[in-house]
Amino acid sequence: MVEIISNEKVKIILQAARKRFAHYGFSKVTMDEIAGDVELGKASLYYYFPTKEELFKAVISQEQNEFIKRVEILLQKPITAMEKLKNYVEIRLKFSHELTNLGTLSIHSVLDYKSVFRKLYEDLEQQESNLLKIIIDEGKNSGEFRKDLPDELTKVFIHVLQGIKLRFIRFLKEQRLEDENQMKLESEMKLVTAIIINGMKNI
Amino acid sequence: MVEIISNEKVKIILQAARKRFAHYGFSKVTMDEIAGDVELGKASLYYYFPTKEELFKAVISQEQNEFIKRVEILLQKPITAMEKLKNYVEIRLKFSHELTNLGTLSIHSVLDYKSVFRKLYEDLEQQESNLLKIIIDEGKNSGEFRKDLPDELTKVFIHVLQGIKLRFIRFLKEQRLEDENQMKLESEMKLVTAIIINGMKNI
DNA sequence: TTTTCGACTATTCAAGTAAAATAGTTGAAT
DNA sequence: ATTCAACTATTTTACTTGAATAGTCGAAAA
Repeated sequence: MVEIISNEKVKIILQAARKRFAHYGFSKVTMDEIAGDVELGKASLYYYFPTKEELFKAVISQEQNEFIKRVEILLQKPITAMEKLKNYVEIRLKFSHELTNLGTLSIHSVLDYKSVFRKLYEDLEQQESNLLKIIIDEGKNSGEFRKDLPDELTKVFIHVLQGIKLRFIRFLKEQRLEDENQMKLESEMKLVTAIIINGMKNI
Repeated sequence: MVEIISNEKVKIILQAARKRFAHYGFSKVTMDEIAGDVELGKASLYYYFPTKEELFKAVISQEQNEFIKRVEILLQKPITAMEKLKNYVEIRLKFSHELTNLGTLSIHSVLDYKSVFRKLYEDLEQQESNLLKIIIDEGKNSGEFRKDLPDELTKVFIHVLQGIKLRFIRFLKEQRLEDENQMKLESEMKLVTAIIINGMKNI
């Protein structure tokens, strides 16, 4: 019972932190602000999270889980591997637009020195790589994809998507891409994906 | 006669500037240093180039011409469009490794506020896009490539390559990628290119 | 026992500033 | 036409200082 109440508090704090971080970014958010949002003293926040970084990591972790969960549902669907891959990119686009904290991780990991971002991003990249491997292997087994595609391809594919995104980050001051660029980004990613899928086809 | 001597001086200055910029980057090089290299007073440099930016632009322009010239030779070769495209990426890799100033332009255009870099990079991107269009159109006409590939693809293809490169720029302090990463970069680009070419094939 | 917080300390950050470095100019000499 | 010493104007850097913020602690409330 006590545990449940405690967990509720954690959830509320996470929710507040998530909003703040998404809007202003890690460094522009103070622990006092988050504490104020949930009507607690700052010291109380430190009862639940040992550091600001840990709180941020928890936020990322939560978003990452939502994303992974969504992809795992996709993996269960009775559709072709090619459709799954296409679908994967669409989900990825949608989530990186909505889950701002997760979505900007790749940018921060490149531009920021803080190793927090890098570590978190590397973890995300690894998880994505694993999920992609499942899809690609499935396609190889079903005969949809060429059998000689190297495992390396999963990481490269992610790099391509991340890379396209990075190309759209001009003035990184804004935490979010403007609609026009978001649309261009989406269309570039979809076009590349379509061609890459085509290129992966087994004859 | 006087013109020729004058042009020689310009060439010598460009050569010195090119080395310096390649090694230390635009902002870390002083006009005094370049002047010292060519055994002139700084004021004399300003006789040939009105500003430091103009000197840098001239360096870029020179490297860009070398690159374009090399690609134009490629375009004349009696090989398939697919081979040309593959070759194009190889030349691009080689040149962006050797012509450091040109090679780091894309990075600076993303990370730097200076609009010089952006303008120069946009010009380079446009030129590359035009060259790629020639190759792709050739492939369409010869029946190698699908006829429904959109023109947009040229820019997207460049973005993919640039994007992969950006992904490898971790600590941008160093002006040049270490060998290990350069090799990874090359292998990623080649893999993606191979698959994209495959995906562009006309059935 | 678990949770909260006021009041504290230790770090980090931002704004300001003075000195140094550097871009760019000028006018005279070659 | 070309060069440069000596200049000015601008930018960068290194440093300082006050304020903001992360994180701690011990006592009180639930």
